[in-house]
Amino acid sequence: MAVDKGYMSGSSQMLVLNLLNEKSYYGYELIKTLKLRSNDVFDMKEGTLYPILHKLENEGMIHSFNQEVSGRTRRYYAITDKGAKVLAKQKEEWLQFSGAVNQVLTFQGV
Amino acid sequence: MAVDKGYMSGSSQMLVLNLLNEKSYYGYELIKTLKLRSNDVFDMKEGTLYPILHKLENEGMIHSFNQEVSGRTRRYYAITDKGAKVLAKQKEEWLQFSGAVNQVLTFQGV
DNA sequence: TATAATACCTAGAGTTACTATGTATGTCAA
DNA sequence: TTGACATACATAGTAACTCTAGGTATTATA
Repeated sequence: MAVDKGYMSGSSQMLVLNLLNEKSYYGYELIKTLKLRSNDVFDMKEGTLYPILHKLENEGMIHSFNQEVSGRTRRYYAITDKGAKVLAKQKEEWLQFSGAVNQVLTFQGV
Repeated sequence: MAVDKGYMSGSSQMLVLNLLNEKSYYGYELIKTLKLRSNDVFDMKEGTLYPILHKLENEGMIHSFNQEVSGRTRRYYAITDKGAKVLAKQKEEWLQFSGAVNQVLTFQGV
């Protein structure tokens, strides 16, 4: 992680769900895509991602299926309706939170 | 907290330091000011704030002094040069992190 | 005078991300 | 063909952080 890991807290789930909202991804692909799209700011570890995926699946936010690709079995994850709804809410919360931080940081005068 | 506590992680220190970069505050005042300036998005608990203040003081980022105000002793905290430098760095990291999140969230096409 | 607000503090629980480690397969260069 | 690296999934244990819950005490207000 290029930034302090503390910042990641709470956002990881949202970022994963957001990618899965586009299309199905397998775990390793999620990590690579996050890194690419964030210009190397995010470098999520496998020890972080897989527990998140399992938790999201347990909660019915995503579902998974195996697929054979060039002789290798990959486990793909796809978002559910419930997951899409939760994602929308998390995005709202993120905007509210980041807006509040910026408001405190840039506060001038009374 | 109006937003999920996960989001707060890592930002609390920065927010506290940022307020102390303006003037000296006492603990209770920091909580009230954060709440006010964030339009109630932040409602930091005392069990969160005081450990942060003690940690920051241990690390030499802030220093404290008692002051008698209307018959009541308040403990004020002031930022140090070291604290100001760390704050500047944390703000940079925040911008990088929040920018990366927004980049992932608003990504369109390849 | 009772209640709320102010003001400080700590212990313990829960959540989350990380490091470290294990397993196994595919690809590519020497 | 063999060794190194990337790919791919997974778990256990650690560290960091915030919260809840509790304690103590003073001041303001109804």
